[in-house]
Amino acid sequence: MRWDELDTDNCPVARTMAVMGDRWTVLILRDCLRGVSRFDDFCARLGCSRTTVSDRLARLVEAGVLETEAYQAHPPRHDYRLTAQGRDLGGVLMLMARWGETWRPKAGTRPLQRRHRACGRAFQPILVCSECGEPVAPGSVEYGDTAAAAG
Amino acid sequence: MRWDELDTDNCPVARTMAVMGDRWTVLILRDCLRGVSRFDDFCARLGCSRTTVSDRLARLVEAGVLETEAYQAHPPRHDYRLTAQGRDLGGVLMLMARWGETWRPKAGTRPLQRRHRACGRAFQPILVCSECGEPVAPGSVEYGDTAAAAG
DNA sequence: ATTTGAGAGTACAAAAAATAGACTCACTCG
DNA sequence: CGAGTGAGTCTATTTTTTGTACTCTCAAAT
Repeated sequence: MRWDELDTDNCPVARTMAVMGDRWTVLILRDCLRGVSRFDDFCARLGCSRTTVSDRLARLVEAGVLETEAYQAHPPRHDYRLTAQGRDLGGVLMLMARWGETWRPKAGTRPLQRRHRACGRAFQPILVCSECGEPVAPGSVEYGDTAAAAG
Repeated sequence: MRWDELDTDNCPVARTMAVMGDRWTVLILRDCLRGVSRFDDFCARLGCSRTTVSDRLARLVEAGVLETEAYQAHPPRHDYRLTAQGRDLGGVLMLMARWGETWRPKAGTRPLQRRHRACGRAFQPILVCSECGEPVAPGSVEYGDTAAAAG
């Protein structure tokens, strides 16, 4: 199975992976969420080749996660901006950041500061149940499409 | 930059990607969360080569996300089980599933059923702010380590 | 006792993708 | 005019990924 075959898969996780299932893609998205929008800035922060940045940005634009916005016409120049789809990936990224901070802590790194615009405070993302509002603990979820699950 | 260099990176997202930043790895994790635990079962569900399954399982065990548990001694056979680290990735996977259902819907697929053991109901995962308890809308987060952010 | 089959891999070579680093192109600024 | 900048593209090399076939250990069936 190749990359592009994944997106027709029955599983929504697989279809999401078809879009963001690559480390560079995820790191580009991370930078977008932090306000980076230009080619050379991505290159400078990522530490990977320009070819790779070019390829990933093009894929993300094609997938509708990013869009380009011209800021200068003559040598055509544009910013890469998140679409609604892209902003909605922010939650996934936040949880990934939290996992990394918890299980792969790094000495000398101050925890990442996130501020919730609605209340103005630095916060951590918490996953709660839409029905009872309580946090969803790891291991407290059962899936209906298979035998009793461990997740 | 190569795979294994990522895990020493300063960014917690990058360190997480060093562990789960590969489509097959994520799909294996997804299956683990749904209760799959044996080599051939992963092979059957994934549609990728046995080599790939073998490699990814070994990486996950080495990373401490999965562990093996013998269920038979003589031809040594074991289950692959999630560790606490692995179960904690469940949140990331749930949000990825939700993104896929929202933005890459597929006709004829019933939405994935998840049940919250604590309250017994089918639910959707919601990301809330640890400080005010309100949902964190896409685009309502500011990051402190860069200029004003779009995320 | 021999054959068949399951489970869990390995080995190996072919094919595909990713990478670094240099190069290009179209301007703009001094 | 020459240097600089932003955004790529080209190419050859390296790495990964993949498929297929093979191995190994045992249990069950014949």
